[in-house]
Amino acid sequence: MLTDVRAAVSKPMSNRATPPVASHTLEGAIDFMGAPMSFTRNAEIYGEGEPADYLYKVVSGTVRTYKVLSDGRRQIGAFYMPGDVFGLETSDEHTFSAEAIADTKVLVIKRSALVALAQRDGEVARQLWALTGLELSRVQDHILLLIKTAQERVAGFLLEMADRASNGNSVELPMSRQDIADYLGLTIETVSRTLTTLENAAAIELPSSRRIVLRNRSALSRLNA
Amino acid sequence: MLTDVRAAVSKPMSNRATPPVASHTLEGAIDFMGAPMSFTRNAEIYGEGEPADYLYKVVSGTVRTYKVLSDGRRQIGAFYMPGDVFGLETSDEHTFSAEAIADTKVLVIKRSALVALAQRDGEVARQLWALTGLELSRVQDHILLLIKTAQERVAGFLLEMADRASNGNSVELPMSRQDIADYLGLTIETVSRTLTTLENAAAIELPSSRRIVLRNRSALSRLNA
DNA sequence: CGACCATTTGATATGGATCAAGCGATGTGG
DNA sequence: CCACATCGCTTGATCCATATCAAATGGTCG
Repeated sequence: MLTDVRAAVSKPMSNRATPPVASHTLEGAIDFMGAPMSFTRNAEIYGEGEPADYLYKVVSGTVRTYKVLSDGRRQIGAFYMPGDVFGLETSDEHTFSAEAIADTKVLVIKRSALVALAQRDGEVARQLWALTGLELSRVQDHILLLIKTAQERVAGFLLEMADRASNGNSVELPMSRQDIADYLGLTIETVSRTLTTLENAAAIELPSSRRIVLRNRSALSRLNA
Repeated sequence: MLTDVRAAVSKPMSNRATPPVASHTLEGAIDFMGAPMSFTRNAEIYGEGEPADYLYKVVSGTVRTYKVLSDGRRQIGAFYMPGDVFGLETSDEHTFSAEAIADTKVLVIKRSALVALAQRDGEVARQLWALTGLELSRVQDHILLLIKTAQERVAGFLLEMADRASNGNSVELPMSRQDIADYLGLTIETVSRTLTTLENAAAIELPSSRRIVLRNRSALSRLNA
C-alpha cells in the first residue's frame, strides 16, 4: 500500500521511463494508457445522458460542462484546463454535456479500465475516489459563488482563474463573456459592466477583452466576501 | 497507519446475527459498527475545519450542513434525513458545519475504520466512492436550483422534500423558514410570500406553517422549469 | 473594405431584498 | 389561569441590484 510520491508526478507523454510505476497512479495510468483525441472549438465531447464510458484529461485547450434547462437557460458546471480530469461519473450516464471551448486535445481512457485497475490497486481506487471528492468541493465552492453579489461573483471568478491559468498577474481567459455569465448565473451585460467597474476601481486592467491583469488582488479578495 | 476494524466496533447495541454479511456493505458496516449518539435541537455535530474523523448516519431527526460567510450570510449545503449519510469527506477536514435541526439520533463511525475496511473489501470501497458521487449529484442539482426564480426554487424544494419525507402528498417540514431561505438563497419573506402564492394558485395547502400538502404536483413540476 | 460577431455602454423595467408592522402560537411568571 | 413576553411566520411598502431591451463600438476574417 505504499505509494511512491514521485510516481504521482505525471510527466508529459513524451518519454515514459517507468510504465510499471505509472500504473500505480491514476494520472500515470491515464497518461500511459489514454488515447489522444482532438476537438475543435465548440465541438461536443459528450452529451448529457450519454453512457459515461470514458473519462478525459485535458492536454491543451479548455472544456466546459453544462446543462440546458427546458426554457433555454444554460448553466455551466465547470471549466477544465490542461491537467484537469473530467467526465468521471459514479452513475453510468453523464449528468452534464461537455464541449471544447477552444481547439482542445485530451487523453481519453475507458472508465472500466480504470475501475478494473482500481480493483487490483487500492491506491488507484483511492485516487479515483479523491477525484470525485475534488469535483465535489469544486461544486460546493461554486454554490457559494452563486449566492453572492455580481461583484463578488466576478471577483471570485477572476481569482479562481488566476490561480489556475495565470502567468504572474496576467490571465488569458479562454472563454467568452457568455460562458462566464452562464457559469456565474449572470447576464453578459452584468459581467461586462462589473469588469468595467473593477477596472475603474483600479483592481484590474483589461488590455483586451480576453486578457485580464490583476492589479489589486487584496481588493478582489475583499470583494470575494 | 493500520487500523484494526474491530477496534472501531463500538458496542454493538443489540445482537448481531450476521456480522460477516453486514461487513460487506457500507450501510451494514455503519449499522453494525456505528455508535449511537444524540443531539438536541440546534446542537452542533461538527464544525467547519474540524478533522473529519467520523461519518454519520441519521437514525431519526434532521441535520443541516452549512457555511457562514464573513459577512454573516449563511448557506445551507444540504438537509439530511433518516437513512442519509453525511460528514464523509475526502479531505481530512470538514468543509461545512453540521447541526441538528430537531432532536436527532445518529450512528457515528470512524472514517479510518471504513477506509481500512475498504482496503480489504472492494465492494465497500466502491460504496464509499458511490456515496461521494451521490453527494456530488445532490450538490449539482442544488446549483441548478440556485439559478432559478424564487417560485421555481420553492417549487423544486417542495418536490424534493416530498420525495424524501412525505406520506402521500403531505409533507412535514422539519426546518424553519430561515433554513429553507438559506438553502434556496432567498429571504424568509420571499419564501413565505411564494408559499402563499402557491397556495392561492391551488398548487399546495398550508394547514400549518410546517405542514404542506401538495395539491397539484404537475403544476409544481412545471414551475420547476 | 465590409460583414459579422463579441463586447461594451445606455435606458428602463422588475424580481426579490429590505425595512417595518401585524399576527398567531407557545411558553412563563405572577 | 390569565396577562404578557417571545418567537416564528406572514403581510405590506419601498428600494435597489440585476435583467431586459436597445444601440454603439471594436475586433476578426473573408
